[in-house]
Amino acid sequence: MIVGVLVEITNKSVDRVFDYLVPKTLESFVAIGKRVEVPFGNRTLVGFILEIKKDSDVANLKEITKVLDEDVILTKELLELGKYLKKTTLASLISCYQVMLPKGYKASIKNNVNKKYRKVYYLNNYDKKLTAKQEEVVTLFKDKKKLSRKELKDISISILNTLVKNEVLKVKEEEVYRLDYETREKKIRTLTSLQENAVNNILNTDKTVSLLYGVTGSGKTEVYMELIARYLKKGLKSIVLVPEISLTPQLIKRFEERFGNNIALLHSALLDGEKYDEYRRIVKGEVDIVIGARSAVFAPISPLGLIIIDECHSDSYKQDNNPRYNAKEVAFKRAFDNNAKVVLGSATPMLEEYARGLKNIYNLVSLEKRVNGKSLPKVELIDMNKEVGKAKGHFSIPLIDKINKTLEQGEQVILLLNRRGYSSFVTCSNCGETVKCPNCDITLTYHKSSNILRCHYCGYATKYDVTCPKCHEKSLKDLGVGTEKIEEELNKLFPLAKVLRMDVDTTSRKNAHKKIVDTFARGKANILLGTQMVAKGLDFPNVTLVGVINADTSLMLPDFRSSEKTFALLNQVAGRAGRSEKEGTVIFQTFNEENYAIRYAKENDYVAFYKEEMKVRKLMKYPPYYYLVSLNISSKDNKLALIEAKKCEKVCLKYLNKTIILGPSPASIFKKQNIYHYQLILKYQYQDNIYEVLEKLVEYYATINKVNLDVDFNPIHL
DNA sequence: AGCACGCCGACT
DNA sequence: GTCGGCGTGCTC
Repeated sequence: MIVGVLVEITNKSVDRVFDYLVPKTLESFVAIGKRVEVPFGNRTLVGFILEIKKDSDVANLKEITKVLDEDVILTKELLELGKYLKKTTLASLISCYQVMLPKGYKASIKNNVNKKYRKVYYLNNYDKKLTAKQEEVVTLFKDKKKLSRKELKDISISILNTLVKNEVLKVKEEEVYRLDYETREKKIRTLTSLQENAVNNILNTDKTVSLLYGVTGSGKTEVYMELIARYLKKGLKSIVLVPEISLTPQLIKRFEERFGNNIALLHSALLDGEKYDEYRRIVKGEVDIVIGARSAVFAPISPLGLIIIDECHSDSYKQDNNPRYNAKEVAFKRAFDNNAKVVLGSATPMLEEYARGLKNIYNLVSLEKRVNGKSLPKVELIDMNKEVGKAKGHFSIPLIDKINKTLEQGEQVILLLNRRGYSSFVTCSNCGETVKCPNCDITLTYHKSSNILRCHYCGYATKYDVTCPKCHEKSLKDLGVGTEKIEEELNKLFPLAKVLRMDVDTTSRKNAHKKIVDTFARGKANILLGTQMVAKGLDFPNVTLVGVINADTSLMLPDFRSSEKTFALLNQVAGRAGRSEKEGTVIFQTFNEENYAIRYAKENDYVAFYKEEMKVRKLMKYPPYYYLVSLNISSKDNKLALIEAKKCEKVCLKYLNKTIILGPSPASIFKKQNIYHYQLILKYQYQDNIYEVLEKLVEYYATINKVNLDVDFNPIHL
């Protein structure tokens, strides 16, 4: 017996099947989709069995040394999905398989994630006389078949050992899951008639994809849960995708209240071992619902009935390194193959999605009222140009007044500033030099609490010193603003208020995020200040004021989606106010009062924004009117990178005759970790051969060591 | 990816 | 002479 094995190395030159002999003793354990240990060159690797065959063209085959799995890891569907990913992203096949699996299930020789075992004791029939202590142990078994060591923790181990030796007890090692699954009381809320209609509409459509367009607070989560319950009744399982950032304890709690332990959670806050256990529950068919971020779309549940993608406009569904897949497209593919349905949910869908809704490619379902019957909170725009000289730090007088009033009423405030750190850059007031990362072409951000300048791209850090690295005058000044500086200003302006800061820097430790949210929810703080994280999925009834310090930050990014992103962010954060009985107020501070993204966000008018932005997209030949591909050509050698980028341009010009080709130009981050990047942008409406042509290019650069070509289909940002 | 192999310069 | 630089090629 011979097996074709795809080994763990992520390199184009070995991204193919290698044949191995299977020793007679292992033959019965071998199956397609299992992992095996194989000799490869002079080392030992792990790979997936992709083929089983009788003979091979290779003369001297080596033998596999171990079969690592009892159960198949790459199921038939996952094997197919991997091939689909390779075809649509042009990434290596092995990386496509690895990306679908949690750490403990990947092919990897250094894999320290494992099953956890626990000693479990069983009571045998016995006829021995027991000592008093032993008798005590036996009585503990009166209505239990087995007891774990934990349940017997008050009993000395030597007593147990003696009982085992005398065959009164039998001991076994049993697998356990690391997470506790306390059963909760189930709560089912009744749906409003609007929610009920949405559910029925989605169940009855013959379209594969439904777009649930629902304003913030309209109760999309209840609709999701009801849909899942209805599918469960039919014996069909569901996957729920949420952006990592909104995979909050609040959301999880609501699902657990409804479905108890019938859920597996896959998110980054879990330890490797915990994630492994959750995945194993899925593999064993012990759960009907999977909730997780992007990669949960690959969860091997069967039969699959429904995939829900919450906050479907979120860019987190696109993976930003290889394989650059989009979980939404994978969901469509899986739904199509399994005759299942996809529900996209958002208050601010991507333009592509809403356009397809209007064109009736997706079934468009609207939820336009909040469940509490309240209208959406009023938004007030503050023109910061008029506040110059009056404002205190970054706070306008009206915002300060509103915060004071809110605090006096014992209510809570959420403040958004979409930039972490203390200041966004450090400039010399003498020579004008801006301090940049030595490895990347990026300004360094000042973090005051640690007195460090940090590169947000590569993590480079250096001590902050007022001496300019160029002119050596002591005249460096920090400009721009981050959450850290706002926190400082808040403490000065509102000395009595307790402020919580939530950004990457305060939430990197495990459970830090949950702690902050809990503290705020319990009313132990008055103001929650943070980056985008405060905008998503949080539900605090006592929050009546939402303030955006600078509504323009995301507008200034050199990205064709910057308006869309600004609108979505402002809309979302505004939705955090007034979620219960109390009316909410929202304040946006801006220097661009006339900008349409900000104006329509103030009016909470998605449709008007959509129409306006569609005009821009049409004019500029951007999605949804055109497809985009971004080619990134990089090398340690700047000149070589440019030469090769021009070569790519020539190939595209020759073979892609219906495509607009822009560039090559230096990429948005020209130098990153000492590697130079050039970019080509392709825009097209119909270009049948684009995958073929680009695949050839990728294959060519796979053989060239010094240059790398990275292709990104339908990039989220340019 | 990693590692051997091999072909050039500069050291006890 | 030989130690070690890293460019090239191979792994069933």
